[in-house]
Amino acid sequence: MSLSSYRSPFSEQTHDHSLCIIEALEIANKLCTQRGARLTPLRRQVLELIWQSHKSLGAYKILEKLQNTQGGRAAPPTVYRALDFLLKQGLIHRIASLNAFIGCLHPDSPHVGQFFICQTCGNTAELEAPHLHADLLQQAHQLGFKVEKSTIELMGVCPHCQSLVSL
Amino acid sequence: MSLSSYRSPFSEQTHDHSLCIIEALEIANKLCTQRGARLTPLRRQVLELIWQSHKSLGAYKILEKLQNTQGGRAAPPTVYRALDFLLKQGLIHRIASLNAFIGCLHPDSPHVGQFFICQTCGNTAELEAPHLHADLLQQAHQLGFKVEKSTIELMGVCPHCQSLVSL
DNA sequence: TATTGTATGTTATAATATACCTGTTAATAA
DNA sequence: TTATTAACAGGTATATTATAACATACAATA
Repeated sequence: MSLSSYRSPFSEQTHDHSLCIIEALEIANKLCTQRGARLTPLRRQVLELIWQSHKSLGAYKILEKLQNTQGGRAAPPTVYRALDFLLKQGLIHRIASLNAFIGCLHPDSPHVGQFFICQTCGNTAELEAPHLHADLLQQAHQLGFKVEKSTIELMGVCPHCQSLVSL
Repeated sequence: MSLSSYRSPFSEQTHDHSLCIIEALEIANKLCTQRGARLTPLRRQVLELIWQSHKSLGAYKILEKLQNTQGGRAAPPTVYRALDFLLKQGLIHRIASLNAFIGCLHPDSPHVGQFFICQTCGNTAELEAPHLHADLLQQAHQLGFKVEKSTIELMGVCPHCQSLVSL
């Protein structure tokens, strides 16, 4: 169970993003049901807002969007609580270098998020690179270090934006 | 030219940290001279504060320490400007997941910072793992992604703190 | 020493995040 | 059904991190 309709955030023109959103929400529903976690309307709405694109979204942008649909009633803690829940359930990741949040592509399997973030368009691809993580863990092992959480974020320029620059 | 007296931040008991500080400042001096960059007293002082330990230090902690020695005159931009300079010169790194700063172990060679950060004691080891970075770049290449900056931060428990827990 | 660019000082404010307290809702037990 | 409890959400204030904007001082060099 993971996001099959997802192709690449770096070819936004060529994938039907509404499918990403629908799938992400369906998976979220299923996982929360399985786990006895409550995907309340608010939490679901925040998840949906985050999934509007493959760009990461700041907490205050989310707040703004919430207020636009709710009549100005939400406050920062409302957003952060929903984000905390979604993070705990593995439904989103936090991008530390941007203080922003992004939907997780395979929330069902515990994993390490590795991100390629385009500085130009903001689109962000989550990678699965188990051998890379294995390398890191091996390095850690050599140091005697017990890894509990990893942050791997590569900033750069996506292929699409590179092609635009060269025009 | 790199920090030879440095052994491991995870064995703080067994290394003479004053040597780390002295070396770091010497190297900073040399590099700045070579490059025609001005390591002013303020910038030097900030670098020295950061090098007080192998733990990363937040901007406002630095500010506080500056004020203690300057008579309360420094303001946030003072610190951030010094930090910007030190970052540009590669003399320090920013730890994105902690919003904090740490001295660089080999500021003379451009490289990618990879950090092991102990959640218990705060000590942080910078790794050189070129093949790991090469892996990442290869992945990026496959995606057609041009990497410009990378953030690799592993949170966990250092060997020293693990041994304490097991007592 | 006049000029110019770099560095610093100063004030205000933006942007991100959390503490704390209060009320509401949902699930379960009596 | 109602009472009880725990999870959830609202709301206010405030902490923490970072930058904008403008003024002044200093240093290099022409």
